Formats: sequence, structure tokens, C-alpha cells
Amino acid sequence: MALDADQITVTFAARGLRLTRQRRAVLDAVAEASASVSPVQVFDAAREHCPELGLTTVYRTLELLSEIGALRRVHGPDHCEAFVPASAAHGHTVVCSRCGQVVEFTDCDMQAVVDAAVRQTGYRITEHFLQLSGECPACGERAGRPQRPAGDGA
Amino acid sequence: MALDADQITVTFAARGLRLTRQRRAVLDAVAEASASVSPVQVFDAAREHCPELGLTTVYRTLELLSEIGALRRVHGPDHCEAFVPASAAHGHTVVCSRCGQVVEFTDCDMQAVVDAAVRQTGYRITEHFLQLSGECPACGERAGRPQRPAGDGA
DNA sequence: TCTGAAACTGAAAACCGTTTTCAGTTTCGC
DNA sequence: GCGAAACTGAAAACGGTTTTCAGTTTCAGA
Ligand SMILES: [Mn+2]
Ligand SMILES: [Mn+2]
Ligand SMILES: [Zn+2]
Ligand SMILES: [Zn+2]
Repeated sequence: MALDADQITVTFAARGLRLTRQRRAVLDAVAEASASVSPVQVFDAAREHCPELGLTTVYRTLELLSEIGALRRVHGPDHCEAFVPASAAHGHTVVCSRCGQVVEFTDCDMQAVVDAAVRQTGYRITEHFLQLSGECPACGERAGRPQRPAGDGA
Repeated sequence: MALDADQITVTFAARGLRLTRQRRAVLDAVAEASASVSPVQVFDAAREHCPELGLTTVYRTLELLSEIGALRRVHGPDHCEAFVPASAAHGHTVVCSRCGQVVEFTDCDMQAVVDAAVRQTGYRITEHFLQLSGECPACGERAGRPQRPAGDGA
């Protein structure tokens, strides 16, 4: 998993950073959450194991963990600044526009699209940000829409 | 086009709303923008044709136009609250991370990527937001990088 | 083991985009 | 015209995020 504390300790060390008790509490709080979490949510959860933790440190740590790729920022309907554990080096998120549930989507090949953009614009493209949104299976069913089981595409 | 003023006048009227001069200025500002625009950007642009316009009204109007589906809220890596015309010809933007220049990129086929996401997640995907960034030809040349002429991809 | 530099911390203040309040203006059906 | 409802912008309030700052912890090196 990407949120392995030992792994992160190493990555931090390579940048002269330390995985302190406070940062560890932030890390655990995100790892244990089932959905995406906002900075305050992380703050509240992490404080139960580390009561002296400050909100400032939460922000700073979320930023650091995002930089090294351990967390991913997601943009939801309400919370524009929420975080989820990143399960792969590169991935995107799909947000349900009804209930806000977020899932990771790693099976992504943007090569063709990026190539087309390079051809058309002449830009050298170094990054892409992709955010998909729609309706999760649960909300689809609840709305009476026939359920489309994952895996039988094509 | 989705930002037809007459059409919107009708939709507004059905809700007891009016398309005032100020709201019209906001509408036009978004329609004329080549990329997604933030509330302040709209404010600045719209003020040139309607100098007495207030920022408050910009926020209120952007909200209204979103509610009736004329605009879409967009979440980018930087701008968390930006707006685009809802059903403008589908396209994306490529931003130069050095000079900020934006070009449109219409030659986009996300079908394969979206299909893969549907297969992997089971979500019904209704929207996608894609933002590419990199280096424009001018900046590349200025940085001494060999110029890659648009059109000879592959 | 001591020492100094760098990392790290939380409280408080500053910052800044957004929303609310409010008193006045415009629109429109009657 | 008249009145109700829509609409407006300035200013204040709000709330999340970032910065500042003075003190603490960690750790490499002497
Ligand atoms: Mn956002
Ligand atoms: Mn597209
Ligand atoms: Zn859902
Ligand atoms: Zn450039």
C-alpha cells in the first residue's frame, strides 16, 4: 500500500524530512478514512490519538504527503480540498455527483489523447489533470437505473 | 449555443427572474472567455462593459446561471471555483506553465479512457474535466529546446 | 557527550475569497 | 400611477487557509 509508514519514512528522509508523531497521526487518520477527508476531518480524527496536534500541522502535513504522492487531492461537490490515500503512483479519481463517494481509477492510458494534443498545439505536455464525475453504482440503483456490473465492459 | 441570451431570458422568466444588464454582462464575459474563468476574472472582464457592476452580483449571477445549467462549475488543479459555458463545443485547454498562455485543444477523444474507467469502477460517467499543462513552443525555444513543429506528430 | 544547525511545532495573526446584511433602486403586473 | 417582488452594490461578517513567530525537538558532527 502507498500509505506504508516505513516507506514514507524513507521517502521523507531522502528529502531531509522526518515522520514525526504528529505527521504519523495525520497519515493514519487519512489511511483509516473510508471516503475522502477534509483537513478539519483529519484534524478531529488525528487528535484522538495525538491531542496536542495543531491544525497548522495538519495542513502542512497534507501538503507534504501530497507532494511525495502518498495522498491525492480530490475536488468534490462540496469540499474542494479533500484528500484520499493514493493507491498508485499515477491515478485519477471518479466522483459521484450525488453522494460524493470517490473511487480511484488507475487503468488510465492518456497517451493517445496527449499525443493528439501535442500534434494539435505544438506544446510540450508534461502534466495532465483528469477528473471524472458521474454516478456511483449505489446511487444509480437507488435512482432506479439498471445496474451495470463493473468488469463486463467492451 | 447554450449561452444564447434569448433562451436564458425565457428560462429565467419561468422562475420569475430577469436577465438584467448586469447579469447580461456576466453572461457575456463567460461566453467570450477562451478558458474557464474565476469570479474575479469575470468581474474584471464584465466591468469593461458595465463599470458599476458589483462583485456580489457576479457571484449571485454565476450561481444562478449554474443552477439553470447554462454554466458548469469546474475544478482545476489551481482554480477551485471556475466556470465554463456548459455546452460549448467540447474542448480542453493546454496551459503553458512558464508564461501562462492557454490554447484550446479540440481534437480530443476520451472515449477509450472513459470506457476503461467505467469498466474499472462501475460508475456511470457523465462528465470529464481534463487540463493539460506543459510548455508552449515560444517558451520552449526561448529555453533552447529544439522546436517541435505542430502537425508532424507520430 | 556536548553543541550547533536544521527541522518541526502550535498559537495567534494575517490573508483572502465568499456569503450575508441592508438600505436603496428598478422592474412589472395591475 | 401604485405596490409587491426582484434586483442592486457597499460594507460587514464569515470561514477556511497561510504566514509569522518564538520555542522545542532531532540529529549529525566535534
Ligand atoms: Mn475544487
Ligand atoms: Mn474531452
Ligand atoms: Zn453516489
Ligand atoms: Zn509559454
